[in-house]
Order: sequence, then structure tokens, then C-alpha cells
Amino acid sequence: MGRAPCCDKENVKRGPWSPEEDAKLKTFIEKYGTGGNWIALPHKAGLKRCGKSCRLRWLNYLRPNIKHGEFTADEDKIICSLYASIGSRWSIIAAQLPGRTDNDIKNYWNTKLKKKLLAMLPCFQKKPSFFPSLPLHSPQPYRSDLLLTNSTSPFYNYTNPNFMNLNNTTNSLQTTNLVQDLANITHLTPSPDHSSSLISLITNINSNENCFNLGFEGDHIQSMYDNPMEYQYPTSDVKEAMLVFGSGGEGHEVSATGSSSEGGSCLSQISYGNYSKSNYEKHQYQIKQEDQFSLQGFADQSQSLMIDHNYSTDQKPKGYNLKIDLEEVRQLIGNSTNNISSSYLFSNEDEYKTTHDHKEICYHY
DNA sequence: AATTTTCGCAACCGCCGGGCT
DNA sequence: AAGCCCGGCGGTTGCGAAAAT
Repeated sequence: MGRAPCCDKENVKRGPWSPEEDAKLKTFIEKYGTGGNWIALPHKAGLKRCGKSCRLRWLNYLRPNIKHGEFTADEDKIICSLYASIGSRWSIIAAQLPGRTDNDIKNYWNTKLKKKLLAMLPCFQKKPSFFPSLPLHSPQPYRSDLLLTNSTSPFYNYTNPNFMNLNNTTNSLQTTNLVQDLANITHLTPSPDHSSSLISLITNINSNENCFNLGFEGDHIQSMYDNPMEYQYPTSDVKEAMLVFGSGGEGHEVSATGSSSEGGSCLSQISYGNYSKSNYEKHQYQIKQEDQFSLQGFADQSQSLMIDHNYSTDQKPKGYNLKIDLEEVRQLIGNSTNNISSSYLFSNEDEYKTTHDHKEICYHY
């Protein structure tokens, strides 16, 4: 049995607010305040609205000093910085931007800023580093060397040509490039408590999540839990093959089938998890952002990006510093016409279906 | 010019935590 | 201590506008 609704949904008006309703609400609150009770407010104000709806309308639209319109470069910078630090805590981010609402910032991020930020990732801009030897604008033959062949995993032996075989030399190089690209963009600095400054790759078959993970590792496997940066390669049963960068382990929502609502899109997260080897689902502070970020660059492959960043329970960064190059973001935003990667990166569902059906590889500009 | 697709944003939904009884 | 109520929050949806075909 579910929770009782906050209001009688049959008798409340829904949908867009009329100017008359706005005026009623504004006048009432300016005169009497909210009284600390949003549920009772609409009745007092003579509105046939749910209290929550009134609250939202007031906070997001009617209250004084609300700022609408374009976000400034400085605001972009703050949003990017805070998102990199705390994730999708929109109310906290909004608190740093006077006049902006959490809803505004959330919408702005989801529709514009995120795409611009992701589009600047070198690993997606430099196609050869990720899709070496695949010429553009031409269907590609089936690549047997890109098959997954490891028969030890039920997910691994799925011979989907859209996945890379990370066991062979070619793809090790690809992966190394990928690692380097991400390291470049995030300016990751190894933690002092990881004695190895070298990034080594490990492969960790994760049967629970249909992924195998590539992680940065220090000298000991413990690093796998301490170190948040790992790549996950879903290996089966996904209509869109995708690459997820980020944290794995139980309690993380990184399943390959975790697609968001829209057909051609796939999952992406920026999450913050506190791992401990013994019980890494405890004390976990996770912030998740699902992206609608798809890539049609490799057969019917869609990809997503996850930047993961380890936090301890006091939510302070532990181990690594992630710095988004905000100047690059700003330049990118300021030069929206020069955005080759965005059209390359973002596909729509129809394109997906077309290439999926015909097993062709198409690059889009 | 008409139709379809995509985009942007306001609003809704449902979960969660805190305060009160 | 337990249960209820409410506010706050983040994710999602729906619809009108704009862009593309």
C-alpha cells in the first residue's frame, strides 16, 4: 500500500499556471507569507492547486529576484566546478548562484552544459584513438579481431562485433589511449597513498553487472576499492553496446541495461562512492547522473561517459583531484558552431535503428 | 507550406528525512 | 519508540516552440 497522496488529485488543477493563479499566489504570499504550511496555503489563497505545486511555482517562478535567461560564463564555471565536486546536488549548486533555481540549473545542465562538457572529451574527438583504422563515412566490414572471445565469462563469450576484445594488443593500445585521454581531460593526479604512480590496467570480470572493468591500480588489489577510476565495458545483452567509465562494484547502478528513458540513449553516471574492501556498499555516498549521451561511432554502439571520483563519508575528496578545464568549457560554449564532436557524439534513435539493422558502421559529422 | 522531429523548460511524481505528537 | 505529516529534493514527463525535412 502506497503513501497517502498529499492532496486530492481529483479536485486540484494541474498543468501550467494561469496569470490569474500566479497573481493570487503572489499576492497571498506577499501579504501573509507561506505560514510554514504549503499544504494549507492553496485553500487559504483560494487556489485549486496542490500545496506542492504552489511551493514549486513560488520557488521557481514567482518569488522575488528570480533570474531567468542565459547563464553567464561565470555561472557555467560554478556549475561545472560544483557538479564535478558534489554531483547532481542541484539545490546546493543553486545556493551558490543567486537568483537561479535548482530546477533551472538542472534543466540547463541536462539540456546544454553537460553535452558541451562531454563533447570536449578528447577520446571522443580523436576518433582514431578509440576507433583506430576505421575510416570515416564508410561501412566497415565485420572485424573478427574485435570480438570478445573469453569463454570464461557468460557475458564475455557473447560474440558481438560491437565490443572490443580487450585481450588483444590492438585493443590494449586503444584502451591505453582511452585512459590517457581521460587522464588528460580530468588532470588526474595519483594519490600519494598509492605508491605506484604508473597506471596499470586490470581486468575484472564482473558477472553481476554484465561488465568487465578496467581500473587504475596501484600496487595492491586494495586499490581497486580505494581507487574510484575504472572503466566498465558491458559485455552482453544490451541493444546498445556502450562503454561506461566509472565506478563499479555492488551498489552502483551501472548495469549495462540501465538505459534511461529514451530509446537510443544509454547510461552514464558521475558518481561518488566510498569503497571499502569489506563492505563497500556501506557508508556509500553516491550521486548519480544519467546522461542521455549516446554515441554512434562504432557500429550500433552507443557510449557513455562516467567520471568517478572517490569521496570519503565526510564528502571530502580522497585520493584524486578532478579538475574540469573550465576555460576549455567556456571556449567551447562560446564557439558553438565549432562543435564537430557534438554531432558526432549524439545520435538519435532512428539513426541507431538504421545502423543496428544493417550492421553498418557510420560516423556522423 | 505541411509535417515530422527535436529541443527546452515548466511541472509533476515519488522518495526521503526531519520534526512533531 | 513509533507513526504521521510535511517540506525538500532529484528524476522524469509532457507539451509548446523551434528546427528540420
